[in-house]
Amino acid sequence: MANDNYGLSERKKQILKAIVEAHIDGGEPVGSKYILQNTLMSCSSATIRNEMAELEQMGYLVQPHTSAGRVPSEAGYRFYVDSLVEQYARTTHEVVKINQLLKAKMSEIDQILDTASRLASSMTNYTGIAIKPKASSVTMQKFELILIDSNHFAMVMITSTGTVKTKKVTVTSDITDDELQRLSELMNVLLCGIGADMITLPIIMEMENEMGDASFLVNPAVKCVWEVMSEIDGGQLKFTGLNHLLKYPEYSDTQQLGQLLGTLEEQDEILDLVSESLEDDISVLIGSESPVKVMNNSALVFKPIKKNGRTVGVIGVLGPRRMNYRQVLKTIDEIGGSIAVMFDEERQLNQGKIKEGDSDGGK
Amino acid sequence: MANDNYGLSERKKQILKAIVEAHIDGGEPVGSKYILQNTLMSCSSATIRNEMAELEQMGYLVQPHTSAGRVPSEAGYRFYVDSLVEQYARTTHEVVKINQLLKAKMSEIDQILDTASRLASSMTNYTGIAIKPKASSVTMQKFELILIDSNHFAMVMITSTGTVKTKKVTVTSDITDDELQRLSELMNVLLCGIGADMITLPIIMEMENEMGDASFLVNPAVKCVWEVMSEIDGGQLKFTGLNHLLKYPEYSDTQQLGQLLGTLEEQDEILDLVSESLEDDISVLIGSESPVKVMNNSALVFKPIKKNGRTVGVIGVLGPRRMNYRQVLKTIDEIGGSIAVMFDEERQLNQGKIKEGDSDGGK
DNA sequence: ATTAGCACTTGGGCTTTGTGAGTGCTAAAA
DNA sequence: TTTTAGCACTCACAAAGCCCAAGTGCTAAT
Repeated sequence: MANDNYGLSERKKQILKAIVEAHIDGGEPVGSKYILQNTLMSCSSATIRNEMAELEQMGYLVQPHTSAGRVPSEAGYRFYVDSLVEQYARTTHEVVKINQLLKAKMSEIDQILDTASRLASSMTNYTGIAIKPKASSVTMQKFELILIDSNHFAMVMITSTGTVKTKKVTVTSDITDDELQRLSELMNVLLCGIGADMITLPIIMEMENEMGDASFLVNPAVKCVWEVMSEIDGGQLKFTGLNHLLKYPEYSDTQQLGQLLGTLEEQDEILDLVSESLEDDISVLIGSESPVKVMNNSALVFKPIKKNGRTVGVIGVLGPRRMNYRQVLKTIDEIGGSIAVMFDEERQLNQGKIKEGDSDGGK
Repeated sequence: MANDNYGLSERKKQILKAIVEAHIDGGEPVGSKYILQNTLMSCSSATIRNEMAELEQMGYLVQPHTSAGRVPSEAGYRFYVDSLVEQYARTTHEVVKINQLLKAKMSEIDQILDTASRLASSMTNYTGIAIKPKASSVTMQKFELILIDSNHFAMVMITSTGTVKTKKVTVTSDITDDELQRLSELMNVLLCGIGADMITLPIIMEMENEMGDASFLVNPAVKCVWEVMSEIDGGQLKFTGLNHLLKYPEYSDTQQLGQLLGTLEEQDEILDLVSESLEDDISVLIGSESPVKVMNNSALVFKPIKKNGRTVGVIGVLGPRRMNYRQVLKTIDEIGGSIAVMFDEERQLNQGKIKEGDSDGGK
């Protein structure tokens, strides 16, 4: 993974890098002459041609057709990115801006992710993505039921991760505050701390028993809990700045673009894709490294957002394979970093509390 | 509005209709010969040509260039749609399917709209839209505060429309259940039934006064209420099935498509557009009838969703100007109808309750 | 090992030409 | 007066041909 030296001479590396970068902001095949002019190479175009021929043989470059310049192959990009990941340094001048924007909108994780993806999109000019990964095991921490009117009540659930979810429940018979209170207590005893798959018939029957006359409340309530749990488990995917894609000629093939958009809307494939290849730090997924055929000339850069060690979301960027990796990597890392800092501040706050409480001898 | 006879002879109408329909599913200019073959006209192509020339002069047809077939102009579509609106009949066989799908997902209005737009998109093969219009005046009906841990609490708000909103609030100092209870009571007294613009400094100061030691809770709480209120007021716009657009050649101009996507993501323009031209029943907005330049070769069909007389959302479809109006109108109407029925059932339920309660002499 | 020079390849942009669909008009038929 | 047949005319679009620039690979000289 961290192996950056594939046995390429320094000059080859230099040339490869130059080609990738040139192609990133031209979009067209790049020739030997161009490289000579735009880098400080101390050799002739012929030499570069020779090197390029070798690089092609090694699989890092591709010729669209004889007598065109070279284009980086997937392996070429991969090499470039890998060596880049170790290089790029966090530059701090933009961090302030990010922080401000994020703080203003901070609260629920959903919102943070959304803002972050928007931010990523506008800063990089590619399409931003925000993902809430499939969480395999949410449990409930606390229930609270609130009467709205005689046949509606609101159910507030606080999950193990601290997220708050609300649902409005409609029932056909009248309910009283008292009944609701009993149901609430019951749920807090029986349904807290267990996963969606643990809500079995015996539990439901016990609840109905306990509720006696008001047993008609149990079914809708439990169904609602179950819905919310699977909803949270489900994973979610959002895009921002789709229009950016259109700017790049690789997406001018309407046919293919349509397919891509379709895939994006399906969500599932992308979701799996990202969930699977999720590492601790920034990941770059180039072209057909992904099993999704449509993504062939695209690349996906993403980074998990962690909170107290748990991955609570993923933010990233989707763009053409020839995207400006340097900039994108930097941006995603910065945004991710800013969010981490935010979380950290919050945690320190909590820890401070706890310590304080400790030395005070408890509340 | 309901004037369907613009002084066109029966034959002209027939020809116009044939042209519109032919163009809808061909996408290309249609000529006199084609019409002759695909309709049961008892005249020659020459006659049709003459009629077409007249129709063109009257503004219903347009010639992309000399010696190409005719294409319906905006007015042509408008005529077609207007005469169609009075014709199309609700066919009921698909309604069942719609109902099932909607019922399964029914609960919050947001979800209903979302599902409806998805449904519209997949049934028509155009892009579905769901809009929550800007609601100028929400008020709160009830507050409930729930302690999560010593510096987080959840704030549950029930709005005047019955929607439930939740926010997690973080504060820097410790809070007790007792303090929270007091705050809750205070908010229920002071903040219920007033709009976002009525939350003024005097009120906040009074609250801080009443809370005494725990006045630090007031600011975050009020800010949170305010946020939710403006969020609800804001209006929202969601698209589904964008990929469908790509299927139609009018969107193959990448340049323009990009602009369109951009506009869609801005939301505001479209939101205003729809809000302004919102009538009680289905509306059709064709091309430059809208002030948004980008929409020139597009059309928007939408219908408000009402609940107890209030417009709570809009669903519709966005597609090329030459969309299949007959099908789209039918579909949107059906979906809208199904939702209305759902709401109605719910209302009848409530009314039944009330009556029952009445005859019982109240609880 | 590098370089200069040259012959060779090839896609894209340019004009040219041909073709077919479709029109408008006129004169004859109904 | 309305409809029809016939014909000349107009264009967009596709195919064909042509030229050019960019870029390569190879060879021979440095």
